[in-house]
Amino acid sequence: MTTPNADTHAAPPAPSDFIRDIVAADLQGEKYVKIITRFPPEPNGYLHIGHAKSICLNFGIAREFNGICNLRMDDTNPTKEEVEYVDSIQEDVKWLIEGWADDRLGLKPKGKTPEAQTVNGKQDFHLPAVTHHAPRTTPLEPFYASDYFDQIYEFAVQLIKLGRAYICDLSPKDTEEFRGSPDRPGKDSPFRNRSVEESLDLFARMKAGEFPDATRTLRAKLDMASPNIWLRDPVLYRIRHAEHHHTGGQWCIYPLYDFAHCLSDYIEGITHSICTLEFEVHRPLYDWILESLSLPRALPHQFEFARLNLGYTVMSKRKLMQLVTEKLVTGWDDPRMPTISGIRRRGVTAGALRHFAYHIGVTKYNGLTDVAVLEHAIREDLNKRALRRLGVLRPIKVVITNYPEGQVEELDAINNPEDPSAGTRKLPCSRELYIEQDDFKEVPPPKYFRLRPGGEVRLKYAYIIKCEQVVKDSAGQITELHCTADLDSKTGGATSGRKVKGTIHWVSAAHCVDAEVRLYDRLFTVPEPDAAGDFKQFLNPHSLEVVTAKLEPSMNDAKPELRYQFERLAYFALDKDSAPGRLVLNRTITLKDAWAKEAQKS
RNA sequence: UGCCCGAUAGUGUAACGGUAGCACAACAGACUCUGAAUCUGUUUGUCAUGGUUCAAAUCCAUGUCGGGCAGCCA
Repeated sequence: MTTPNADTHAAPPAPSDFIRDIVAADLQGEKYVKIITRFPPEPNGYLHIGHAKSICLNFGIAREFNGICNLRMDDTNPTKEEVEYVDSIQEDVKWLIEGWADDRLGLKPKGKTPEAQTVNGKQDFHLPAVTHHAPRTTPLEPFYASDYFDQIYEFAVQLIKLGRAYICDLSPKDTEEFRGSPDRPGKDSPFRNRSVEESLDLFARMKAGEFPDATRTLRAKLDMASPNIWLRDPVLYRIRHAEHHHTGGQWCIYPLYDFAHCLSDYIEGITHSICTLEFEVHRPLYDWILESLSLPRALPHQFEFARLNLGYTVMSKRKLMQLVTEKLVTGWDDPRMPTISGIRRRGVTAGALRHFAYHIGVTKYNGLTDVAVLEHAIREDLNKRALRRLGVLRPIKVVITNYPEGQVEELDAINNPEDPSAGTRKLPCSRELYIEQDDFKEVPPPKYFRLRPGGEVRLKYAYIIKCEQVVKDSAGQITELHCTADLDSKTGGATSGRKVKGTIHWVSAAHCVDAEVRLYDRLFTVPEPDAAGDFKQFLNPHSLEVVTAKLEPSMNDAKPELRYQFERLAYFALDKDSAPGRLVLNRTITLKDAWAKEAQKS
């Protein structure tokens, strides 16, 4: 048995997509000598499965082309970002790439900021990555866009000197007004032709904290009549007297995404800056800023792909945040959440997530991925690695009347038919057992081949039993079943070859252990909860059901790093709420259930 | 009614001017001491109309439909 995070499967054939084609061509054409991508989340929430797609793309490219992928906090908005998110992001990325691309992870020595250097007579700033294999004396940390505030400020000053940026005194409302609309050109700001000297002075005073929030901005000087909104003198810097999670009270002006991102990419030596489709219209601005500064090193280029949309869930951080703050789920890592931490807690392995990412591909088409693809990837992975166990979720007692009272047998059970090296274990059997309520029907529906009055069924690894009597209480509820066993039919016994259509799971009443089992289902009842109206009205009221299950005694040794399949039911993993003597298990995903489908037909 | 991007079975994705393939889903069957897994088979597709070409999913034109863009968010 390998740990869940190890990539036990042969690595899938290197996928091909339009971005990898570009990277390959750029390498072939010697446009770059080393490929450097980056994963740049904003620490304003937890990472979700959509980020997982991006991580797999960026780190996947790094590992396939012998490059590096930098982890960078895109933290230019102090009012929305928190260290809790910085920490969770690091944990989630680490978990997802471990054993797969962790040697491609680009970090930097703790506290290090870009070095000023002169290249070809030009001023330059550079902060190359180190990977965790490199010899080092200081600990490593992710990159932070906020570590470049000094350099970004310098670049802004250069832009002003070039006459390509100016300080604008328009209010936020007027700025919006002057911008026009997609089908109506904007108007020049009255401050557009302010002198370089005045802008320089004002910018320095903005930095010095002389002006209140939102009273002035630094703007690029492009074209207020551009059909592309983002070229209508976009704001580059704003005033925000706010504490920043990483730079503290050092700054009161903060660069905006468009200005900070391209420069951060450049400073780190990124070659391929891969982002989602909505940034496509920003690309001309990305290029304009970098080209305006006549920088001495090779410039990064931006490429866009379609973000992941997955059925029966929501993906926006805003909505996920809402679920958390309104306590509709227990937290960001609630096993029903599409967050990486939630998915992990649910019991899904990193390998399964990576295979999912591999299967969905990378394109510019904005579609909706069927959850069945995710579910298939999870089952495929868990089928190979999960230890088989017998466990009864909703017990009904069975007494084997012809089984000697007080006798206990230890039966051999196979741990994983997909992996003989997983070995076997002992399973205690005795006179009184529990079976699943679903496995007995007093009035069986058509094609039902489990236990019924007078009918026979095999107990997995044990005997063939026959239901002789249904015992009910005064209310007519079934309390137990009295059965007789064919005592020669035990696995390996004289009549063990007898054909009985059904085989069911069971546990010995005297030996089983109780466990809290959390049965998770889809969080939403419709494929597109956020298509129209309030997504919360589609919350699945049955997304969590908690039962006290009866498990075979070997589950006392359950380990958090292992995965379990309760035969005929589902895959499970230990929850972090478990403690010695208290088993708490999460249902990761059910087994496919052909009977449920059949039963639904009638 | 501005600009940008996209469109291939139900869903997602490949084919890079030369036989439309794959995965998931669905359906049918085989096997089964897990109604799982595995195996076999089946159904279903190039948005439309023109053009270029011996040959078009692919190139061109026009249209249709879908997505994105008007934060001092990212």
